[in-house]
Amino acid sequence: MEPTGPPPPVEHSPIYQSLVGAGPRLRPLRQVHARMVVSGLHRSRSLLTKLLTLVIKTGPSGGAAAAYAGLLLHSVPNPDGFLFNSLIRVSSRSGDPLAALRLYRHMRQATLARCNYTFTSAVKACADLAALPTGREIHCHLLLDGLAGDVYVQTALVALYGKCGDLPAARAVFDGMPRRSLVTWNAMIAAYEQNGLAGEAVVVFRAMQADAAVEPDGATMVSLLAACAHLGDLRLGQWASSYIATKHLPVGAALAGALVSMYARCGCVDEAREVFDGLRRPNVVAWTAMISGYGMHGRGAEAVALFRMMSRRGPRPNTVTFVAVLAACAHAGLVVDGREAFESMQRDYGLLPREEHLVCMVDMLGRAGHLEEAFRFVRTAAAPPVAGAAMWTALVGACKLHRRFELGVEAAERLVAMESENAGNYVLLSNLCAMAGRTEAVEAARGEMARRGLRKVAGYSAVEVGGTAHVFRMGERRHPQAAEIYRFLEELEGRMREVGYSPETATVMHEVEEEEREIALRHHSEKLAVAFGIMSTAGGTAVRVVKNLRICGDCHAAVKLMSAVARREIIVRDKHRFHHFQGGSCSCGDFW
DNA sequence: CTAGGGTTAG
Repeated sequence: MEPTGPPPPVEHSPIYQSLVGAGPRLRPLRQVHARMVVSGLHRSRSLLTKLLTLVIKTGPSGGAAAAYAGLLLHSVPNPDGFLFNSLIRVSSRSGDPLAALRLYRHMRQATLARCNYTFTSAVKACADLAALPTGREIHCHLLLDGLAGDVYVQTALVALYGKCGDLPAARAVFDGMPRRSLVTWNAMIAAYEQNGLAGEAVVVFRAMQADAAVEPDGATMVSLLAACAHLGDLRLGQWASSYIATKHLPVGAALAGALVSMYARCGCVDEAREVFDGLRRPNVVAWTAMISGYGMHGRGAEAVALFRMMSRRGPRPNTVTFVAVLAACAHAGLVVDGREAFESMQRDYGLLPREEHLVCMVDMLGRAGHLEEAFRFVRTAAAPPVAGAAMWTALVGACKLHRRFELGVEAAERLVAMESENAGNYVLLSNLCAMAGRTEAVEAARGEMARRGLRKVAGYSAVEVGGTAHVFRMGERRHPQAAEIYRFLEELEGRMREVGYSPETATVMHEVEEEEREIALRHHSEKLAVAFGIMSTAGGTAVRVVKNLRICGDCHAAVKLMSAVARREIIVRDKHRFHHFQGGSCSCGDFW
């Protein structure tokens, strides 16, 4: 029988129908592929294309789909740009951004036409790799291809530069956009937030609210809540909370974690717990946020209890979880629990301790007064590849706390030797020398610092009252109401000491037996509550305080104070993250 | 027929 007319469309062939029937599922597709090979149809361009698009649709599957799709691509004669675009996308989605970039380069070599789809995926692959030079190169390519005006591409660029920490570049792309989508705004807000510029993130969010073309969604709220958490801005955090409720935004894992973290960091630990308890299956982030929330409010026992619960019937803890647990133990003096967690981390979870875990251990041992053990710990752990400067900084802090100034000088000298270009280390050393009464060494440290042309980076705290920022720099009292404010803070400290709270009592508490510890802690908390009761009347002046939590001598007290302030719905703004964390560049005592 | 944004620590 002679064929009449054009050949029947491939869509009617049984094997094509089998492909469609298989759907975007890898296994069935492979079976149909096998049949194609058997029946000699494995070179059919249209069938292969259909197969490939279906494989791409299967989404991430541990890279299997990407590998398979790559294989198929090579059997398609003259694959077109569309297939490449899809493949680049599926590669980066299945966690192989390097493969995505290889495909992108192959595409250029083969002079296949690139389009906006190509670049959004290629730029995203760079973002996933945090590959700034490659990202810049591709940015150049897309400029040459005349695709720099596409909103999708531009948004991907904002995200890329954000992820790589090049905020000026992110902002330049953002500012150059005549039209911005919801995702663009979200990318810009996230870029600031992820780089420690939470205040800027909020500023951009405000600008976004003025853009009638977009309406904030869940992703906006995730970044906004993170910013609130870092700023201690309970007010705005609560607003975001009710926005989520009003707009019926689905509370997925990311929003849940951000909410728990916001409440915890803003001082509403119990509120955070309520959110946490309302989650159907909290993920590792939510658990970690909750544990750290307890820890930063000195509720170490609850942090440890929650961690134990997590180990029994929660998701697998990760390295961040262990930082939270260890920091909680350090702040609450729970040395036994801290040691146990540190060992469990390696033994039960196969996680190698990173420098931050070691720092927590040193901090914990040091605060608890086990200085010799802390020194031993540092000497054994501080071998390459762990540099250990941060551990020595923690040791210096512990020596100061326990007034072991000679030992502190030793640690600070070590620190200076390790990081001789860090101005903060010289300041630390000279302070320690002064405390140890070694006047000539003070001069030597300052002289060496000057000789190297290093300048002291002044730490500062900022407070915000009614939308105005008030800045307090180390060693200066320029604020017009400085006298009043410092009098208030001194009074606060005095009252706290009066009811028994001081770094020293915290230290004594570390020494009590384990069974007594809980009682001691509870007692301790009651005293604190009294102290804060006093504050709540004195705080009528609505002073808004920010503590430098990282470097100050007594994080525990600072966080307690901060949370008390936050509970009174006072905005606490932590500008600390705007600055370089130069170990010890500002010492304790800026507020008390 | 394909594309861009999100959470946890110190």
